[in-house]
Amino acid sequence: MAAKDPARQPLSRQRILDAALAMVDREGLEALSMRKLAGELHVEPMSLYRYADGKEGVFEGLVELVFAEAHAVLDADPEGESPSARGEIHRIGLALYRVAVSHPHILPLLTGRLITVPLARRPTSVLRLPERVLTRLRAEGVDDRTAVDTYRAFSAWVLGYVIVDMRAVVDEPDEDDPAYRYGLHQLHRDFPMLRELAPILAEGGAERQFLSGLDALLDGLGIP
Amino acid sequence: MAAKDPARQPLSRQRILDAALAMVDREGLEALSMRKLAGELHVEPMSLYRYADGKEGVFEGLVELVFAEAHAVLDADPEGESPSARGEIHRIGLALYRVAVSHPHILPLLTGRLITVPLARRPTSVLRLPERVLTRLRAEGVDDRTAVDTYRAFSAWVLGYVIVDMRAVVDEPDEDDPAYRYGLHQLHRDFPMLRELAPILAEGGAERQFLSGLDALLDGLGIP
DNA sequence: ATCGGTACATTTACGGCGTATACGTACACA
DNA sequence: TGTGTACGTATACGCCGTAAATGTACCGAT
Repeated sequence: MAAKDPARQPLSRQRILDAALAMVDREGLEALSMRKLAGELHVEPMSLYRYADGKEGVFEGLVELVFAEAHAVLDADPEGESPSARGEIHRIGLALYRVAVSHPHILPLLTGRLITVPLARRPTSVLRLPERVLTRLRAEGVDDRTAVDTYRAFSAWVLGYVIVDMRAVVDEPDEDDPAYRYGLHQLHRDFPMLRELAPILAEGGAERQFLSGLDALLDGLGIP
Repeated sequence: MAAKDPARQPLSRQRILDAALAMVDREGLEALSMRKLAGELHVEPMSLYRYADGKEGVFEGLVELVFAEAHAVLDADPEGESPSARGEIHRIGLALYRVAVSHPHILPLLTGRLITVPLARRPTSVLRLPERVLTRLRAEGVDDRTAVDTYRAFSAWVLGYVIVDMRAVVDEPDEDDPAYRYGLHQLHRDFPMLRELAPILAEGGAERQFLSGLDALLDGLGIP
């Protein structure tokens, strides 16, 4: 029916994923629907399927995109790889931390997919990460098993810290909601310690704490 | 139209949540729908709404349930609280670890909600956790700020480690899928380190590694 | 000039979903 | 006998993901 508008650029996987990421950053994961996504690109929903293998494919693309962002930062770093393995791990961890903080809504995607997707099915940009870390560790003379243990600890820490640190612990929503007021009241009554430390909790962590935890883990594993 | 069957027990929040958790454990989070849930309870979908404030309410209930499970383990422990703060934190961490491992599919729920739900809105069973840890730390003479930092590191580690450790890294899906075979091939070509260490990666972590990472973090924070 | 082929996008349709609203049914207690 | 209250149902709406069939425009070969 409607004739194709020749003025607009053609659709592409990249354009779709960019729009999707923007949408998720703006409105959250739940808000992403193929139909709205298509609408934003001024296209009919089914057009997306030529490039994106369904919604699952879009999700996969989002993960890919975010990891690629981290690698871009790492690859572009002027000082290049740090001299020590520890320095390099700091650099990688920090890059991941920052990327995750700038796309908080994709986190559930990561936690869901780590359980599900087998190694050989993960996007290249995701696989580059362990390759990078493991290679660096082994180059430093770390033995195989310790290298793997270190990578596991590294990724657990990065992921966990980002999740925990991601939100303000004490928001200020519509105070009129009775459920909220009740919750607050209960909080003060039944959880005195939580109430007392709430201001400190609310401050959130920071890169410094992220790094010192990482260091503690590396120390524990005997990484130089 | 259909007369009520007087033989069956009445619906309840508990019964709904139990069925929902069973369903999620069995088929994953995505598979949970109000309609199927109702079907399993031999009830019309809308009946659930009397007890569960919508699907979001069911999700919240699931989180609540899983945390309650952990607290049940902790409260029932015959030896009671451990003498040292560190021992107690081990005990709590291990309980959480085990509960999470036995309900892997709810993890995305946790990561999603931590970002979203303000403190005063969280279920009691969730709030008991920080209260427990913080209280113990302060009783040991740990200062406020360090206590908070420790709790943050603790929860990040538990959450992150569980997520990373949760799945086998190398599954054996339908090998005939060309995409999978290609992935495998690419894996061998572009990620030599990953390929070489894959067997070790596949072994997964264990409680021992979980605990030693936790210890490393506690050491780093100067917890006795 | 015409003819296929191919790359791109749309149209239509189906079944499932969450849930607002209105309605029944059974029982307690007056 | 009547009336409120607790519990469950019926109906309906709008949104969702996507399979299958259908255009539409442009290509190089005839």
